[in-house]
Amino acid sequence: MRNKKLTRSFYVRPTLIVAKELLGKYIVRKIGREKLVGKIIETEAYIGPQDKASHAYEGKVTPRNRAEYLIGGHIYIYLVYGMYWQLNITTGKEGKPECVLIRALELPQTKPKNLASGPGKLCRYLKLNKSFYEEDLTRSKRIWLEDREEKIRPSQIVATKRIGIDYAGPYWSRRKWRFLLKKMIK
DNA sequence: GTACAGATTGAG
DNA sequence: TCAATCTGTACT
Repeated sequence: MRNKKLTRSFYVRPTLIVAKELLGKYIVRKIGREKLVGKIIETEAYIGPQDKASHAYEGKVTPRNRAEYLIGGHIYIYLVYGMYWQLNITTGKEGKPECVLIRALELPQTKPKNLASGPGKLCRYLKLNKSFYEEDLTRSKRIWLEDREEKIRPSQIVATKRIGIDYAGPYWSRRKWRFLLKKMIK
């Protein structure tokens, strides 16, 4: 199997497309000589400034969210609830505040289950923190994404409403911009 | 200096 | 379903 590192052209596309195509891709985190790998099985799209659930709603820029405006392929990471990191990958062109939240990973069978089964947990597992703010996934030596050429059929992708954003009102909270990969039957 | 949000989690 | 939990952010 050939492992291809995802390049800039993958990320610089419409956010909803990238969010769907990230499913089944592998995230690789290198810590010293150890390598942590997980398959992306759940994502969520945030499309500011029109998206009320986005931190960049109405084109707002703060020191916290400025990474969201970077060209696709960068990491936008921030803290929620004072304790959980959220890993986002920017998409689209420079100046477009769009990104994809990585919500869950599937780990190799050698690892305990549910170790990365939520946005906060996967960051804890991958040891991600503020030092990854604005990290470039196409250049970084410690974290990147790989295409292992696993075929994902459209029928395997489930779209549901996004989580935890009811404050954004019914219109935005009902957008089906959360994408999950159905469990493969082995 | 201080109020407060908050894209969660885990227990029930 | 629901509340505990705490630090960075964005105000005064």
